[in-house]
Amino acid sequence: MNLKELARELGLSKTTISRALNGFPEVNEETRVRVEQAARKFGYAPNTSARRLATGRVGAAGIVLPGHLSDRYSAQTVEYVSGLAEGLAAAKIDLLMSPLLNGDEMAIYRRWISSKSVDAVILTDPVHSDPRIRLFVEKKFPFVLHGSTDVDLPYAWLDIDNEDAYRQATSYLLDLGHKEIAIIEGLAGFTFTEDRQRGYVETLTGRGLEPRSDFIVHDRFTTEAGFRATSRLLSMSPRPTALIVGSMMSTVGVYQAIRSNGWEVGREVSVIAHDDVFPYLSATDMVPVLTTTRSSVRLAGLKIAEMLVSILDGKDAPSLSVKWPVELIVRQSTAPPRT
Amino acid sequence: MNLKELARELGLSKTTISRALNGFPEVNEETRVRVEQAARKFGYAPNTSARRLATGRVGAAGIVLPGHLSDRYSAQTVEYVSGLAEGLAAAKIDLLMSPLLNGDEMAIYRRWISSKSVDAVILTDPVHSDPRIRLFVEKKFPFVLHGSTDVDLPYAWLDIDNEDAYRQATSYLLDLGHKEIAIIEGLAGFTFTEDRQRGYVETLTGRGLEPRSDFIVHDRFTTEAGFRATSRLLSMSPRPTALIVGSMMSTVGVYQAIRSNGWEVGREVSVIAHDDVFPYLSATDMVPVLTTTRSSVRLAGLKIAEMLVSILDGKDAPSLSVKWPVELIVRQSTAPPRT
DNA sequence: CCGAAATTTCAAACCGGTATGAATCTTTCC
DNA sequence: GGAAAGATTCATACCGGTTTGAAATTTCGG
Repeated sequence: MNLKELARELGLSKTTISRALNGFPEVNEETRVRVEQAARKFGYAPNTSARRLATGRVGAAGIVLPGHLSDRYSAQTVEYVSGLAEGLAAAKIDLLMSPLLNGDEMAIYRRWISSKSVDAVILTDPVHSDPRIRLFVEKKFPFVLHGSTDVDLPYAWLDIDNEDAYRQATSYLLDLGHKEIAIIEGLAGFTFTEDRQRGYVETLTGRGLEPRSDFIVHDRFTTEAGFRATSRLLSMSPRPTALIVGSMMSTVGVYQAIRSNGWEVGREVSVIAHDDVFPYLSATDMVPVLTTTRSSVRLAGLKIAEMLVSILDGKDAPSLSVKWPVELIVRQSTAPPRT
Repeated sequence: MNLKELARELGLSKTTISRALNGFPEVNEETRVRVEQAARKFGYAPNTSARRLATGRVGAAGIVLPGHLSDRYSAQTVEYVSGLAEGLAAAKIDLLMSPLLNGDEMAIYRRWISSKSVDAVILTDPVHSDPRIRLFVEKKFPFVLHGSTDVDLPYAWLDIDNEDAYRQATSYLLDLGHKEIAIIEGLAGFTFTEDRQRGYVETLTGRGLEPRSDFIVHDRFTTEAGFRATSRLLSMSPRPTALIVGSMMSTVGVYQAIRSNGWEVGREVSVIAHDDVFPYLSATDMVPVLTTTRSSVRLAGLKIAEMLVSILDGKDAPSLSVKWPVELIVRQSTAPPRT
């Protein structure tokens, strides 16, 4: 059932039907009711492609799924994406995903732009002077960045205060008396990794301590990497008495490694992790319950969706940018170092 | 830059350009080269909406993201979805996701069908006599089901042999000498849950043992649920000496609970888990390394994408259906019960 | 009761591609 | 040399909506 058929059925013109269903004011109330009933009766819904072509609005936002390589988000992607999808759905915007098959991320974006496949895109995991930003700014194509960069162009972004999170975590451990603190962080190159590292390093130097480069680990956020890094760190001497871990997934491996060393978390080794808040892996189910810096990645997705909708509504993009604070939640995986 | 402009630029008709770019045989090779060069030079890509409208093919498959409630897949969804997306991308098909906001999943499908928003859909997590199947079969709308049902209609599905997986796991534990075996499974109602439970129950009764209903736990696949269930089970008397756990996420909680009880996995309590194979949470990083029934959910997604493409190419859907075997991989979390 | 204004409806153009059948240009062959 | 066959190209009709500007109808004031 298409518009023309429905029009014939009702003895009205396509125009009137279209307006009736789209809530235009210039249509008789009685007619509108009649049209709506008929539409429901015949199960009519406007053809998406046709409407898109006519309006020039696609009603979809695109996101490129990080491939196997950069799996920073693999564990948290669901949460993030479903936050995004939820926020976009509220504005009747679909979420189109494209996997990164052979590494040509820029090519995907270029195609999306020139073929008008999406109205806007969402970028994640920026690196320093991320080339994607320039592309979209130059093409004047709407987008929001999850994270932040040092690119000197006007655009919209949302980031959490990674630097401050690590400053808080490091300070807290120092206050407990720890001197040997290691961090198990994400892959080098990403700004979030560097922001966190800066928070850690500057807090140490601010207290007159010299950061040790072998106490800084960069790896993927997997249980395996967490396990491996921890095993290695604990075999050093002097060994770290406290660890700051960049993700909950790594932390599962960290806990296992500490235990397999015959030690106990919160006694021989203190642990603070950054928690993106997953429904399926909670800091309070760890034994002992885990001290975290917490920030919900789902809420970030939701907020980014709202920002995108604002931008599509014509709001000024750069002025929407925000940096969210992160809170340190002290639980039982942290304690003064044992002497 | 659109087709008409490019045509004027080249002094050719729209038809010729369209055919040149789409690889039709009746266009002069020299012309084709010229067109392709111009298209590249001007960055021309056909407008997606227009092409969709003209061809009647959308080039997108839809999937409804399970909401907060049914989070069976939350941890594995990324893997599954990126497998899907990868398989579909190979056939230039986009993946459109819609979150389940207020529970009207059927309404989303109905709208997709009548508005031709997608060419096909992917269904997951079926329940008994799942109403979605009938909808799509009746509307003759292409789809593939991940899982299986007892609906007596012809359609395409892919499932893993859950029943056999649990039969293998149960048998193995019985062979080791365990008599008190509990299972920590997914939410009741889903066929995968019931298939697994059947494999477990029938194996027990086949060996002359009476299944205990209080040794069968149904809950969400989260560390929290795993932790809670295990704590409760271990406080019973007689307590189970072995656990079969439905997901890796739950298993993280299970391990924690066993440890917080002062016990050791693979000594006081044996554990077998079903592993969907996540890059970020591996059975071999658990301490002790975890015995599993293994089946990659990413590969399942990939295969389902291929099935969908075949169906869109006109292949007979029902004949594509497959049930994948599951292999038991014995590691160190299982041992004879201690007497 | 008539003309003007307001309300409601309509025919046709348009969005930007693809597909059809005809038109034009080449080549082949008797 | 000219007709037939083959190779290219083209004008035009779609696809199914939205939008514009005009037409038809109703309402209202004097």
